[in-house]
Amino acid sequence: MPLFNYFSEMDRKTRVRFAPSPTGPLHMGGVRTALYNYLYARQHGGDFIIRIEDTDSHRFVPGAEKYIIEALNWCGIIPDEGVDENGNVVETPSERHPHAPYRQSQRRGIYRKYAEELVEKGFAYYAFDTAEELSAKREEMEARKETFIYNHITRKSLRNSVSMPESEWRPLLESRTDWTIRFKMPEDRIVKMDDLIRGHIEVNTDTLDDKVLWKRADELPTYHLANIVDDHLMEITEVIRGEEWLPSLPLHYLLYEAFGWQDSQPRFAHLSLLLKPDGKGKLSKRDGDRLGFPVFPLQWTNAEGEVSRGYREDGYFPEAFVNMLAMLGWNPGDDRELFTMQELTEAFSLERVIKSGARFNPDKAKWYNKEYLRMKSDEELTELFIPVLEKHGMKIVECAKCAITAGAEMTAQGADFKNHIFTMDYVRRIVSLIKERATFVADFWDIASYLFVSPETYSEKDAAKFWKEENYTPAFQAADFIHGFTGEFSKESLEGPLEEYIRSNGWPMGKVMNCLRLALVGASSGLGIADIVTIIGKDELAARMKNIKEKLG
RNA sequence: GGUGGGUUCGUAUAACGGUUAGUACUCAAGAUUUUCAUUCUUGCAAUAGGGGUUCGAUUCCCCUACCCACUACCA
Repeated sequence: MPLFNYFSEMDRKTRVRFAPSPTGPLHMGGVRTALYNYLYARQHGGDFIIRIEDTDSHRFVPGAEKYIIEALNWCGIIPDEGVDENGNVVETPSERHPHAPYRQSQRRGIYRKYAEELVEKGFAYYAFDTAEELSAKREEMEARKETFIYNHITRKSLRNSVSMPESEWRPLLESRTDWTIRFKMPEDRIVKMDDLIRGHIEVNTDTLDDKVLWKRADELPTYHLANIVDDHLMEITEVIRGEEWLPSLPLHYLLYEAFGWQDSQPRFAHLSLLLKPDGKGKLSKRDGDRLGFPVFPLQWTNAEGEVSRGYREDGYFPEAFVNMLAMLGWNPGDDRELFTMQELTEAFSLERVIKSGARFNPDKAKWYNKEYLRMKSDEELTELFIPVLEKHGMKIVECAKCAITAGAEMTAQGADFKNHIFTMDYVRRIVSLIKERATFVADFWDIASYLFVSPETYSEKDAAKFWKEENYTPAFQAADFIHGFTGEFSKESLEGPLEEYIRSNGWPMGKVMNCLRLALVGASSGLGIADIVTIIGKDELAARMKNIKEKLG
């Protein structure tokens, strides 16, 4: 049985919005809010709208809006309406009336009349107290361990159109440009609200204050007014936003009521916050720096030149990032953990969103990336690996033939170790063998660099353990055996005979193999010997055996 | 301080009022493998505390504790 359904009978098209403020990079918690909105819209065949809430001119940060749109794009969260990464209006062609512009600073003209309407109806009033006067008052009362609150009691003794006669305030309205319009919070009223996630909530208006709705100085509304007016004008049906807005929900209810918009009032859902992995409090940029993980989807450089890392730049796949985020505070009710965006769209429901705050777990984020990395094709991973290889000075060519005509000395496997030239096929084969060992594509180099460059040094620890005459003498013979192997030079056909050769000579398998590995890798870790030699080829094997002989004797 | 929200293994979470309280991540041990990694198996580990209601409470109610948010002419 539904908790409530005050307009579920109304046949409105689902329209939800994500309304960020361009005051800096989008936090991953913000991405989650956007994601839940997006999933909800998709699931209900509705519209997802991005609205830029830039009503605070003092906190505006250049580039932040572009960053936000780009970050959402990277995540696959594309608006049906709003602004794109170039700042242009996005609107799906439809029979509906247009809702643009989607930037509140460009909508400034429309808010004043709504604010004045509230004053005329007696739901709001003009206030002439300066910010300085009010903060002085606050400090003064705080010193007496009391809390100043602008409400039905204090407003009588403050400077506003309620306490003063019109003959007194009207001239101020004309002459001054620093007044505000405040909401007249009613006295002793219980506001009854419903939240899609939290259920029924009641609050007494006596605990609330007269919020500023409109600022004459900026000719702009504050969040509360702009939000209600725009949600109404844009025909928003559900407001899915962060928990920090729950305390202002009564005001928002009262505003809808004052405007007479209750019938089309959106339903509300307040999402819990993302918490630090350890300790107390909500997840902040500092936690990322301290614990070594990004808190932003994309890298961000602030005005001071300080760089904050991003999931994208850290090598996360957007699908993995989105999947991880979706599961932080929501679950499908069963044991499934891996979801594509499409699957999320089908499975998502606000009813299953968790009420309590979710602690972020960086380990789980890595696990998700690992899972997605293994799901990628060898071809795709090869494409992604190539820039990493090139960064390390490797040159990747389409085919061996064209490289040879250009002067390269390619082996049968497609490698020129001297000139660091390798074919795509060479890389692809390596990728297929190492992808299960990595979390990020960038790990490939650390895991497999020895398949591109000969080891220059040898792990002292491993050498001390394995590089003994009784082990390396057989190892050199085994290398000769491989070199002289006449069968098909593949892992499958070489592996058996090689093992048989070592075993039949009565040599210790592990020690001999690790001596070879030391020569080929530089340490006693890595792929199977048969894999390594059939990748790098006989000549490179011989070169590396010669090299270790010279260096370790 | 006030108001609102929240509380199941370390973390994310599951569990019509009836389960040996499940799963995943992390960690540990073992098996497999020529090493490492993978894989597989096993293990560690939770209903914040106290009262009710009930035959029976993780689940419903109350109190306490703790955590979070809000308490701006910021969003």
